[in-house]
Amino acid sequence: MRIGELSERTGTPRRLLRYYEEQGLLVASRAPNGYRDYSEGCVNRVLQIRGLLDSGLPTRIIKQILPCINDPRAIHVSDATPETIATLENERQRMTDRIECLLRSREAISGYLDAVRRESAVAA
Amino acid sequence: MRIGELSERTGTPRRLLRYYEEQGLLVASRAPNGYRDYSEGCVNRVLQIRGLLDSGLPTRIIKQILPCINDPRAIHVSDATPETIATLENERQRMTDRIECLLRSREAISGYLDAVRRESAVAA
DNA sequence: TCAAACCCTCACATAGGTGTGAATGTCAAG
DNA sequence: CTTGACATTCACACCTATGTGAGGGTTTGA
Repeated sequence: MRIGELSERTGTPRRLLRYYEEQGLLVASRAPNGYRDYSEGCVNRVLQIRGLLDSGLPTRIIKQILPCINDPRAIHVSDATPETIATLENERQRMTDRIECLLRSREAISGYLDAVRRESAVAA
Repeated sequence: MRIGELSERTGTPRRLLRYYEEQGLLVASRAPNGYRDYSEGCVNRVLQIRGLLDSGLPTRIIKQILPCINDPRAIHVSDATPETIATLENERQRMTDRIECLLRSREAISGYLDAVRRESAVAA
C-alpha cells in the first residue's frame, strides 16, 4: 500500500511515516516511480511505534525493541550483542517502572472520579 | 528542606525543580532570604512527576492529575469543573492504552530475552 | 489535455523538557 | 573579612517529535 493509505489506516501524518523510516523504525520498498510501498504488517508496526512513543520511549530505543515484537518466533539470537541484551534488560526495567507509575496514577484518578460521582449523586 | 537536598533525594537537577514549580506542579514556600523551602511530601511528589513525565505525559496534564494523587482523601470535588472531569476521564483512558502497550512490549522483550538465554545455554 | 489527487525531497519552524552559564545574593567556616 | 557552597533569576541553546510549506514529478479521471 502507499503512504496515503497507511496514513489513514493508522491515523498518522505522512510526515511521520517518513520520519519513522528515516529513523530506521519502518521499512518500505519502492515502486518503480519512487513511491513507498508498505506491506500489510506495517499497520500494526506503526501503531506499536506510536504507542511506544506516546509512552515516552525515544525512537532510538524503539528501534531496538521492535525486532523482539515484530519477528514472529523467527528470532535472530545471533545478532544480539551483549550490549543490546543489556539495553533490553535495562529498558524492560524502565517499562516496568513506567507501568507501575501509570497504574498508581490511574488508580488515583479513578478514586477521584468515583468520589466526584458520589458527590454529584448526593447533590442531585 | 532547601532545593539542594530535594535535588539529591530525588535525583533531579535543581533546574528542573524550578521548572516544575514554574509549571505549577510543585509549590515551595520561601524562607526570609528568598530560598525555596520544600515540605517533606515534595520528595514523593517529585518522583511522581518524573515518573509521569517519563511516561509521556506533559506537565499540563500532570498538573491536573496531581491533585487526585496528592490530596489524601481531602478531595475538593467542588472545584472540579465538568471540563476537568472530562480531561481526567480522557487521560485515564490514554493511560490505560499506554499501560497495555507497555505490557505487550515488555512481554515481547521478556520472550526475546528468554530465547537468547536458552540459546546461550545451549551454546555453553 | 487538463485538473485533482497523490507522491517525492528538502528545509525551515515549533514546542516541551532539559542543559548550561552568567550575574548576583546569602550564609557558614576559617 | 574572605572564601566556598548554596541560593536566586534570566536567558540562550539543545534535542526530539512534529507541523508546514515550497517546488516538483506521477497517476487518475473528466
